[in-house]
Amino acid sequence: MALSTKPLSGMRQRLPGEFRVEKYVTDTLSLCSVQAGFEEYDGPVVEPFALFAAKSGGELAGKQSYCFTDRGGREVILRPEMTPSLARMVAAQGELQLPVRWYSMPLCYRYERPQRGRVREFLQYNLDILGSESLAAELEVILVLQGIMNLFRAPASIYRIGWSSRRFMADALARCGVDQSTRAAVFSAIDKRDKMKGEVWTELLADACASSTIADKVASLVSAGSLSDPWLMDLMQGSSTFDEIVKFNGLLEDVGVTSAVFSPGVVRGLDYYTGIVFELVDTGGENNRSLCGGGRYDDLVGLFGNKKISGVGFGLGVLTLTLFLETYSLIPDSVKKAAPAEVYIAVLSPDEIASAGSLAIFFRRDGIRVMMDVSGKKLGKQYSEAERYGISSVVTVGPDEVETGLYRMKTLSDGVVFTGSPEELSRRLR
RNA sequence: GUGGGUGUAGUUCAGUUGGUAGAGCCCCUGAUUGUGGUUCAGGUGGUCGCCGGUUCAAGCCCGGUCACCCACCCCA
Repeated sequence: MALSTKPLSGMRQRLPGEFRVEKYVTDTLSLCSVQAGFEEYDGPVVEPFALFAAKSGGELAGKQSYCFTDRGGREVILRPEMTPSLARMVAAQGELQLPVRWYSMPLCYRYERPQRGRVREFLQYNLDILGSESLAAELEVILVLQGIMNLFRAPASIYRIGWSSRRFMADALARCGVDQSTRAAVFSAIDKRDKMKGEVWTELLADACASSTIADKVASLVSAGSLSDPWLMDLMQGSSTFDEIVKFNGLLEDVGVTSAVFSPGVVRGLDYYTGIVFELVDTGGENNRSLCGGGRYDDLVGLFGNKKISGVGFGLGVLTLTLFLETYSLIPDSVKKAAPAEVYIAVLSPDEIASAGSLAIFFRRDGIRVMMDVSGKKLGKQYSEAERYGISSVVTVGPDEVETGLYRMKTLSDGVVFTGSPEELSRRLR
């Protein structure tokens, strides 16, 4: 019985053309990180199940995970996200100079049904600062995020960075009369607002609040468009959590990050966020999921001992970002159609293979990317091969060339033929 | 886990009330035996997802099953 030609559902497999696009995206992300002084790290793909059970959130660690018992009887999991591993790595380093600014491009795994922008094995770019409690850390990571969008030439009109604060929302909800016991349900209801019709959502919210008067207040809170809203200022009088988001809003304005807007409806799913939270969404509606989610987590590093180290960072889906970029034609043609070489060496007959190889070595030493024919087909087919690859020049090696040391190089775009020694050809190619 | 859609050549798809399987593109060969693109002539390639049922006869009808896609849940 023949084996299936398909990979397991949702697992990555990249043909060169697809891989080139993904590489362009990840290279750009790395560049933005490095420009902001972030250093790359990596962690294990297989982790103890308990690492995620504690703080990641019920579904992520439970239903949506690849977990199994290994041969030593340990409950293990293929990491569904990176941040807990990062927290452990930082907690384990006794002499680490804080704060640290690290980034990573891990493969992560979630067992869910694949759909557009959601697969089971995916790259998730992560960028974090640990060991700083200053709002400057939040600002810095959002600046990197903004820098990423700028480098991809995404105009501000097609995306938005919505942000809020868990601390603030907990405080504000309490002031609205939401009981602590129903807070989680209310958060969950708030999170769903944009996905539902108005009346349905109102009903859901009233359900979660167990009171329509409280629900009305929560609805007003979530729809507050600005921090200077009189109703909001009245509600939050004397609140330090409100002061914090006003201060952060001021920082964003002063730096000129106009794509970041205060959005009380932003809650984020992961349980470990405690302070500022944010997400980046496509405003065009073509990709209705968030491309990126992040925030501050105060208690994650503390899980590994007595150290209290606060962190702030975000995860960004390479696949979701790529779909976003493709939707708006932001992947350059030069990436999509990149040729694998500058020159193709056509070999007339098996007698010239060694000479062609020597010529290839010569060009490669000069830093020129050279593809030597290995098909053994007729000369015309070799030219077609070069054409298919998008290679711009073809040098033919036959008995005449080997004897005289002069080679003919044809530029495929205009058909012009140049004849010369390897040195002359090389100079022309550079 | 829930709901909807689609499975026919490498690929994109057509296929009439059930009557022996089709097109474009791609690929291969030649015209052009040392030079690509355009053109022309020819050619390869399908257990119609799989299993069963109805029928003289099934790509088409019925039942089941699997796979993929989309949406929900959740999230990158």
